[in-house]
Amino acid sequence: MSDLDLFEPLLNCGTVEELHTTTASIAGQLGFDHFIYGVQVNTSLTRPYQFILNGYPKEWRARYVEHNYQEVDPTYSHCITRRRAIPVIWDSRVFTGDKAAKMRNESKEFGLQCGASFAVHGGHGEAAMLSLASSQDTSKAEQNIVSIIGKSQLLACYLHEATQRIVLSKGSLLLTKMELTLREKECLLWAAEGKTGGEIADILKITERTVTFHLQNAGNKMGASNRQHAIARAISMGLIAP
Amino acid sequence: MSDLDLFEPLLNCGTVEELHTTTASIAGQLGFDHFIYGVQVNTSLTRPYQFILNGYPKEWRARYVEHNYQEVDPTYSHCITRRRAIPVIWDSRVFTGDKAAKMRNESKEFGLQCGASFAVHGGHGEAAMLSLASSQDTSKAEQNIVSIIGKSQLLACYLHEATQRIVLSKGSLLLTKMELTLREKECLLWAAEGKTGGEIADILKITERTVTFHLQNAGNKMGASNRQHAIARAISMGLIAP
DNA sequence: TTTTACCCTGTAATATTTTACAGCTATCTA
DNA sequence: TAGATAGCTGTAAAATATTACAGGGTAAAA
Repeated sequence: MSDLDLFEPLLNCGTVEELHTTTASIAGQLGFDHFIYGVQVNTSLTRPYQFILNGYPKEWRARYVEHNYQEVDPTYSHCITRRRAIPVIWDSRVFTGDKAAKMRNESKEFGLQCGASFAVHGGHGEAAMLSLASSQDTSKAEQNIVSIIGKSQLLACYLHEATQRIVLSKGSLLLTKMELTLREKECLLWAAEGKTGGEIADILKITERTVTFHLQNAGNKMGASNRQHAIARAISMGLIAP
Repeated sequence: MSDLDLFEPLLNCGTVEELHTTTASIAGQLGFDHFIYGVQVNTSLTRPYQFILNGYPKEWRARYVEHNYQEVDPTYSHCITRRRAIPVIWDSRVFTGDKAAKMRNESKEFGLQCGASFAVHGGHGEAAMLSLASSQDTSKAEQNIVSIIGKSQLLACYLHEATQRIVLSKGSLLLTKMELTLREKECLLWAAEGKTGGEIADILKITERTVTFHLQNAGNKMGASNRQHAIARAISMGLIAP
């Protein structure tokens, strides 16, 4: 069975439950006993949306949340906060600092003997991470992690892809038949580049009044309340592009 | 030699030249004769910044650029335009359509017999892809690609990480200096939602003056000339996600 | 021929943003 | 303790954007 066949089932999942069992199965085939996948989308920056697929022992997960370990977890800061692209293998050098070391030691009591964390960043600003752990405390288990680190990273990619389709696409912006005229797009594009109405007028060889007119029409079509809103929507919806 | 030792040299590169030779070496060890890595940052909508590390035959690269094949290349649209997270193996099913098939056939004349493309998306809105190709036209070469697809994906991650450090964090892009504070992001987000300074002030329970202050700081960090520009950049670069 | 879509322009009051000046507090780290 | 960073606030003039009124044209489709 090739690696691709291994991940294929993820692309066929339709529900969160399927996603969970399928991921658990694949992680198991790679030699991992536990997994946890989390994705964060900054829909609201004060309360970012988080989706978590938990394959960790419930007790440990509860403790993690209760003690707000996310704040001190170096794997979280590596993957999500700092948005690094490379994986991090759980190592004593990783868990530096008293709080992090304490957290790591506690996690071992719940069966997370060794493991690694993998980052995936989506093209729409979302940050995700997959942690895979083994309950075996042997050098053989550690060596296994290194030897299949590529497959593990790929699992993170496939899982993220599937999550995006099943979970994250719900709130996506609707690309309806919103059609902007040429002039509207031109004005929006220049406005998005920071040009003022007067400057756009000079560029397009029309009056400032007409620029206002086109931007107003574009805004109305998109339900925008002002120029900034119109620009934000146009970009988000992919209506203006080079 | 473990996989991690294989990629380690990438993290020690200091120049673009080192990056090139190191990547070529690793790709070679994986059995690939050619590679190309490209990253795109939407600092500006009209002129996105592109950095390319070319390990393809120069003649083919020149032809690709000349004929603007980027427009029809399904691997480009998969990785960059659609921002998928999973790799794509070059397959006749991938290169559908006359133009894409024609391009693919031409590429074979330049020694790109089989290969695959890997996407990496950074945490700052940049979209990157790595294509790896073999000049051997055998089923064995194709099987090799599948068997090392995990390592290849990992190479893409490490290469992107190194590029981010060496190229993207310098010059006018300043991705590292582009760290926005929580307040700056909050203000930008609400401004992008069409709120005025006064409205944002009410939402965040601060004065309108302070909202102006944060938006000004955010704009300066991103080199924006006004509020609209700041919003456009923040969205394009994935710094905020409305 | 009428309708429709797109494009263009004017005036003027009002609302909002930009800019330049200035100063405050709190926290963390070297 | 000093410095850096983040957050917060004030005033006031000047520049821009928004809004509501008004009007004009062309070209293609119904």
